[in-house]
Amino acid sequence: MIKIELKGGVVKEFEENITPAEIAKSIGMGLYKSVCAALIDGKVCDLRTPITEDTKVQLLTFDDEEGKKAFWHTTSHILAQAVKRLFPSAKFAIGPAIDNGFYYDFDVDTPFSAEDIEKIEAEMKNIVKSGIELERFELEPKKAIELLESMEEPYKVELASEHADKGEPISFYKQAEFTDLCAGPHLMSVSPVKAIKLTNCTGAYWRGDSKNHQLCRVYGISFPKASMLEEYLVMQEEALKRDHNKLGRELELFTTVDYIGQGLPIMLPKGARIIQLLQRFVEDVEQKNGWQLTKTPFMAKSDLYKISGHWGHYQDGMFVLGDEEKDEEVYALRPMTCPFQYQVFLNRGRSYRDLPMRLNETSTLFRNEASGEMHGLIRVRQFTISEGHLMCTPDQLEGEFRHCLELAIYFLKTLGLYEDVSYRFSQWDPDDREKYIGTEEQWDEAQGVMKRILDNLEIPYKIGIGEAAFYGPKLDIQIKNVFGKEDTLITIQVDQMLAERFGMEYVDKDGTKKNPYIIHRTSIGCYERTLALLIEKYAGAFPMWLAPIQVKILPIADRHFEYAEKIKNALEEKGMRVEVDDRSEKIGYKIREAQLTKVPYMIVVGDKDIENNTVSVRERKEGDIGAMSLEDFIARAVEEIETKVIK
RNA sequence: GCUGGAGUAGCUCAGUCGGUAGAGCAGCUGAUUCGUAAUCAGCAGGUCGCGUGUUCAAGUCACGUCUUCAGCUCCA
Repeated sequence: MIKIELKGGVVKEFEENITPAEIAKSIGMGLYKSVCAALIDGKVCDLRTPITEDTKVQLLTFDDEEGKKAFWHTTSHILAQAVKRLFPSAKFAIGPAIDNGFYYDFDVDTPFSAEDIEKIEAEMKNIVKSGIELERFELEPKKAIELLESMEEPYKVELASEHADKGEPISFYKQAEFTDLCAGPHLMSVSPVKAIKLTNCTGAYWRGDSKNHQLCRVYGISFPKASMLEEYLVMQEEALKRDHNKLGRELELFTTVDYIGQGLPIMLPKGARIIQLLQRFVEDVEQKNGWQLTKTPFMAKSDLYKISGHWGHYQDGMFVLGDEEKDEEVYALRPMTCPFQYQVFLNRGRSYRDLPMRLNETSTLFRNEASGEMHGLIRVRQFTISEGHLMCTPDQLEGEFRHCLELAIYFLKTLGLYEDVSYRFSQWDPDDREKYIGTEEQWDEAQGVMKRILDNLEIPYKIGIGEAAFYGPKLDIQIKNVFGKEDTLITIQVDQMLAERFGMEYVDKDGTKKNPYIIHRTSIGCYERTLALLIEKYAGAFPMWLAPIQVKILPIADRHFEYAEKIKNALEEKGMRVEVDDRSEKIGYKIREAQLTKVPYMIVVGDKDIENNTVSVRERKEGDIGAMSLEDFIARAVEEIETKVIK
């Protein structure tokens, strides 16, 4: 007998080799039916894992993150089984659970059509109805590879071969006629997968490498209850209504023009206003925090980029003007500000007394992104970033890094995005040396310094191998858009290579010359992308301090225009952005239109207001909040603007 | 760049088998002067993304190209 500690510290005795599935059954059939996986001594395990010693077991259901993953992973096997039945020649690659569902990659002659997907989904539902039990078995690596070869699954053979060296047995899962190489964990049977929806079918490269063959990836999601799927689909639909690319155009913040080109949005007056407000705010705060503004050129001769390494490592991403073969001088638009801002440091000899030197710039950059990569305002070819470079001594590095991070967090909090971000420590990939400059020792040192800083600051980060810049590791502050796709909003990077390349030195206290550490950082990221995320965050209803129009005055009849103008002037005197709707329309119509533009405040004025010397205020979310004196409204509005309150 | 969608009025969309393009909203004009989410009537609006081809005839078929959406790769 062994002792197993269950939920709530309850300890029960079981026969040796009992499995989590059997434990669940012993507690109740309801739990047995809903259990998806188990944590044994804190490790995620399959329900069929025999337990051999006293330990802690936590049973995971669909409500647990890892339970969901097992549920979705099993659904991906059902998908594969259905595909095998309908398209016997399909070859199978991988089919994991992801944050929001699952996918499976297939090698097929022609990608699945919408009709194919419908048929596959119908077959999946048949499989679920049949209630097939899943069986797990293990084979020695050699036998495993033989089996996969006999199944004519070249991708699976490749995967199994990589595991073979470890000498561990390789696990498979079998459900009726379908067997798949898989580490698990999985459900006991297909039955609990009551609601399935295949959501998308796209191309995806084998092993994520664009040099490899492109496979057909089918995405889907599943739930134990039909109502949960419905709820999910409604939520998705709601989320897509916030899509900045749609809303931003509807609210007349930006547009694009075919013959201008991809990734080159036109900021319309309202969008340009918001960006202007953000820029002024950022530049002012940076100035207060000891940053010195610079203005550097948008382009340079190729010579500059050869020193920085961009020419060798980033040329595909640059807009190059001229041809090295033919022209005496070749220029390129800048993809990054670094080598330009370094010239400020290099302007004269520097000593430790000049450090830290914090240089910021509202910097327009140009990157020749591949045509399929552009997306609304999130991924564009010309963008303006709150860029900055900070030169410091080794003992200033941690404090200055903290300063940069705190500044970024201050901006995130002010904009209301702080709760939505996650951190990624982006490191180099030692197996992909061509992508990076510097030696292994330099990378180890830079990453070691950065790790120490992050750990000291207790930043909860994920590690991203191969995500570093070509010159150094980064702390990327990540955010997801309405589609769940993650992008970098803010980045803070430690660089000890470019200073050497550019001959940047300072004279230290002891009279010796040293290369400074450089921190590359942005405080709020690039304005286009940040605006995109703000549109999605607020569904276009911006905090008042950022609203392009803050107050809309709605006179009830033409005879109230004069009073409306008077109020407008009073508000404008306080620096507010105000419009009067002086069309001969009914008040309901004017309110509807004002609401649709998401203006924070509407002021309705009519006979009563003139008589009582008041304004009738309507807030965009609360609705009519009644009549008040103009002074009271101004006090309320000014307070909201100055404190940058987010409603 | 790759895979798969899409492109018809400013916007949302309809357009059957290839037979000279249609609605709602927005716009303009007029009437209405109204108290918290759509007043009524009229008018105007289109080289069907662009190009080439097939055809007596192309929004519709074929090819090319541009833009755009999702995903992959890439990335602030």
